[in-house]
Amino acid sequence: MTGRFYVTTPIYYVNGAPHIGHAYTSIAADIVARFNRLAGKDVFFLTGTDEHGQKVEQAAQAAGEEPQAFTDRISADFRAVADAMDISYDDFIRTTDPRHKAGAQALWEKVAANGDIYLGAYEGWYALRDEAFYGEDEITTRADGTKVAPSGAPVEWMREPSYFFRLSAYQDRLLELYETHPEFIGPAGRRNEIVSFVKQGLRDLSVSRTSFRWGVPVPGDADHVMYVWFDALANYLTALGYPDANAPRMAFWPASLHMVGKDIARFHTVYWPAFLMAAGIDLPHMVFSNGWWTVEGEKMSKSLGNVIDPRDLVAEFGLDPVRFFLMREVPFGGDSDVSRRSLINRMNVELANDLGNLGQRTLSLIARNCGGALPAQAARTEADNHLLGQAAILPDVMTQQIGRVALTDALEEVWKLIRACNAYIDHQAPWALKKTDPERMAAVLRVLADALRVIATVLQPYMPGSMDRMLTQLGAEAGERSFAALETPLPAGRILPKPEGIFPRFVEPEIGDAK
RNA sequence: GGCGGCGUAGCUCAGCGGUAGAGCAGGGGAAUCAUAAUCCCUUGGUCGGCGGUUCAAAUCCGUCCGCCGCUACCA
Repeated sequence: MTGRFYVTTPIYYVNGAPHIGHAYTSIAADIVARFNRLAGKDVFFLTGTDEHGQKVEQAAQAAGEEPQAFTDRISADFRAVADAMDISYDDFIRTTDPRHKAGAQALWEKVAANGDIYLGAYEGWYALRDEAFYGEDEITTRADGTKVAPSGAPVEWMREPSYFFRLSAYQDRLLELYETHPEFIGPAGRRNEIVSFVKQGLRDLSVSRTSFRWGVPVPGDADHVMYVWFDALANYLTALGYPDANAPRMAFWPASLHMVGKDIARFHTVYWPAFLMAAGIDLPHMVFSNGWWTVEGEKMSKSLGNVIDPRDLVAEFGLDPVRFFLMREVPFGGDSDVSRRSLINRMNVELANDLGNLGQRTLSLIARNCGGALPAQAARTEADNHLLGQAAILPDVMTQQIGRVALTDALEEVWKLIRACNAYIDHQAPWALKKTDPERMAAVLRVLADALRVIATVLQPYMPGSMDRMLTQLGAEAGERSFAALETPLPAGRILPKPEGIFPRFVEPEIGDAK
């Protein structure tokens, strides 16, 4: 069951510093990428940064830097976070890359050639002071009749020449897409919102600006630069070498999965497929949007000063516990809260107690009673078969769940097996068999080692570093860690390294005041 | 305002027509291989309120209350 799999994160806007939300989306995409590699797929995993627009231009100015120098710096910071979180991306695209600019322009020309881009005028309430347009609902009228933006800046009705994309022409085709491919938008709740949005009727979309220069020039009209979405969304194609149909990476198109934050779900499920239809390009298979994180019950915001840099969490708790926590805490797709208490609790209960301790007790029994070598498989009891049967179907069960991006549910399946292993070892009591029936003891420990191997194998995408260590301790060599390799038992007698704890309990360094 | 979702044990949630479930937290017990970890048993809910359909409703319908999401150019 091989094949290609192309998964993307959003390209992150370099307007602000990377925070836990960015890391969350990237980790989710990383898990899907790693899981598909384990399943034998040829995977291409893309991440990157979105670097154009007026806000960046202004932020650079505020920082006293040239836009390019500014974006170089912030983009590098996003890349550093991706590396710190062990995101296994194959390429990092920047919208300031020459390859991207050329590709975005090619896409524009293709859509224009199809007759879906025309010159018009963008109108709206404009605040000169903010250099920004505001929506009707954001404008308040003062007692003296003047209209002002939320910032308090006076606004006036402005017209700016702009190219438009004929989005209105795609309403029916988009609805048909949602109808015939319900899996295109995930999770399901998000799909309902998008469908009702499109049913309300679509207006043409302004896709260029003349009010700032920091962007991709519109082909054939140097007065305009592309406005955010046409530029940004194109990255998923330009990274593959578009418009060169013969570029080796183009074989990965169409994308299997665009992982996005819920704030940009609409752009990926309405604008993007419409652009692609206009360009005669195949559509991605799925756009899955995740929710927001709150911190200790409060919304993350600069003004509250509670914005979390994921690197700080990693520094204190370690990378894999953080990756695990973010995927485990709540059903993927919804909003959730990160708090010290919940993080430490997950870490100690599920990683240290359930999984870490299971590995440690099993491996130290083998080390002490089996000469430190992997025991042979032996005749199995009903209990053995039950446990191993549960383990054997785990990769398939998880494949189903990862396929619908049910990343939390997939983890729950693993933990069912871990709990079953803890019950099994207690009921079998190999430490007692040691005196009464050493052969059976060895058989029991081998059953546990085999179950643990499955557990560690399927958890690799979630916790690559820790599971690498666990597999090493279980005697699984580099070529013995894929789903396919699970078909072949490890040879009996293989010498195992000395067991070492993988998930230490987290103890608060100091007694702090609760809450 | 319109559309949609949610409201089930102290907490986070699953169940979505047939005598209320899981994990965590709480209580009791067992064991002692292990990271004082584990295992077994257990307390606990009139499934938001009120009506209706049905032999039977967390589960379907109506209504009310309370939260939340979406409602286009803001990532």
